[in-house]
Order: sequence, then structure tokens, then C-alpha cells
Amino acid sequence: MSINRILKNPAVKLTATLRIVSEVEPFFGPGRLQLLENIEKTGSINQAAKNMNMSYKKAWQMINSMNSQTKMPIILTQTGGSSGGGAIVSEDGRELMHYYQNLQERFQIFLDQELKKLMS
Amino acid sequence: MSINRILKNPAVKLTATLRIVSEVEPFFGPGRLQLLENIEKTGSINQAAKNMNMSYKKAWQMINSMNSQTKMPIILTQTGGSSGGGAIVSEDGRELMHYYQNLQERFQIFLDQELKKLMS
DNA sequence: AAGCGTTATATCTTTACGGGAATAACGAAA
DNA sequence: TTTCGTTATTCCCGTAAAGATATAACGCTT
Repeated sequence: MSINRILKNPAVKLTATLRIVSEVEPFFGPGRLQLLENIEKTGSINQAAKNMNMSYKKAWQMINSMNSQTKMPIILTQTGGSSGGGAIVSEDGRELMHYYQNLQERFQIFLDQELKKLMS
Repeated sequence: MSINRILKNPAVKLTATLRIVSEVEPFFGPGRLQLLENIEKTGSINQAAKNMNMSYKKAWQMINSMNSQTKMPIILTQTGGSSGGGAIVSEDGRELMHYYQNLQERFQIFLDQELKKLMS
């Protein structure tokens, strides 16, 4: 459709934010993916939150929201211990991450094709 | 991937919100589409905003954002006159709406396929 | 026992955003 | 020239979201 004819600045992107949602609350999306990625890296909710400039409170709320919607927890936590405690991503959590990442990649290919058409 | 094995409540949706964005500000998305649709119906920013429970201020900001990013306005406005004034969607605006609607439909087909796979 | 860093949770404070009010300008119609 | 409903714009305030703070519990290590 040639968006260049319309826009002053043609440097434009086409984005899609994917979400898995129930009727009442979000279940999974880009923010929660990033949080899980950081928990995998750091082994701690606290460290993960700091890495992405998020308050511990918000990170915990996201985790609580996910865990309360699943039969088995997405994030397994432990209080106390040699390192003070920590958190890891469960097997179901990893599966969910991989599914979402794969879905996102395939969407991105679609989007790239569409953007080409849109610009030409 | 059988999300039913993971979730307590399997009544879940897969959504994608599409946006055309520049580096600094959004250009077009679902909210702006709905606003244009309501302006087409009512011929007025004021009425359109009321229809969708939006303040006039926010509606005007959205319109101003769009118009300032395009060579020709997306929304043409008139102050004064027999009816007090009004607003219409420009030809470029209609083209943009149709493009976005079509893109969204094609994405929805994709999403529906993915959701089937996700549930099975 | 004491110390440590974490999770878990409540409460208080602050900030950011949106709504609404107020106002001016506009132009046709009565 | 008065009225009317709209666009256009600024300003103030309330509220909801986010952040900061405080505290307890936990379990390994020393």
C-alpha cells in the first residue's frame, strides 16, 4: 500500500505483541518471558528484577499470577539456604518459554514480509 | 505443545496487537482504528470519543499524533459552521484503515491456527 | 547461636496519567 | 448580533499504579 507516500518519516516498524490471556488476567507475554529469562540467568527473583529495572514487588506479582494459573508452578522458589534462597524456572516454565519464543519468531517472519510489502 | 496439561483453566486465548510505530511514538494501532471508525460514523471527534468512553482530550491527542506524522492529515477538521463543526477521515486515512483491517484479519487466521495447535 | 541473602508480605509514599473543567475561536443560522 | 455545537488548548485535581520501606521467616554456613 506504499506507506511512504503517506508518512513524513518512512522509518517505521511493524510490531506485534503476542499474549496468552485468560478471561480475567494475562497469563504470558513479552514481559513475563523476559523475567523468566533473567531468572534463568541469575537464579534469583531479586537479581532478575534488578537486571531489568523492575521492582521486586512487581516481579513477584507476575510470578504469583503465573503460578496461580498453572497446576504446577512455573517458578520454583526456595527461602533460606547457603545462598539465602533462590528461584528456578520449572520444566513446564521452560517449555512455555520455548513455545512462546518459537511462536514469536514465526510471527516476526510474517511481519518482516508484510513490512516489505508495506514499504514498496 | 498442549497447554491444557499446564493450565488449571484451559479457557485461554491467543492475542496479537498489531502496531505501526516510529522510533519515538506510536503511529497506528487498534485504539486509533476504533477512533477513526467512530469518527466515520459520527462525523465528530466529540461524539466519537463519547461513543467509545474516551475523553475528548485523549481522542484529540491521538489524532494530533497521527496528523503530525503524515504529510497530509488523516483527520480533516472544521470549526464553526451550521453544526458547530466536525471531522472526517481523509482518503489517506481510509486507505490506512483498510490496510490495517486487512492485515489484522490475516493475522487472526494465523492466530486461530496456532491456538488450535496449542490446545491439541 | 549469629549472620547472611533470599523469598514473602503488608503498608506507606510518591509519581504519572487521565479526566474534567474552563476558555477561546470559529462560522453558519436564526 | 445572538445562539449553538464543535474544535483547540490549558490547567488543576483525583486516583490508580508503581516504588520504597519495613519486617518476618527461612535454612545453610561459620
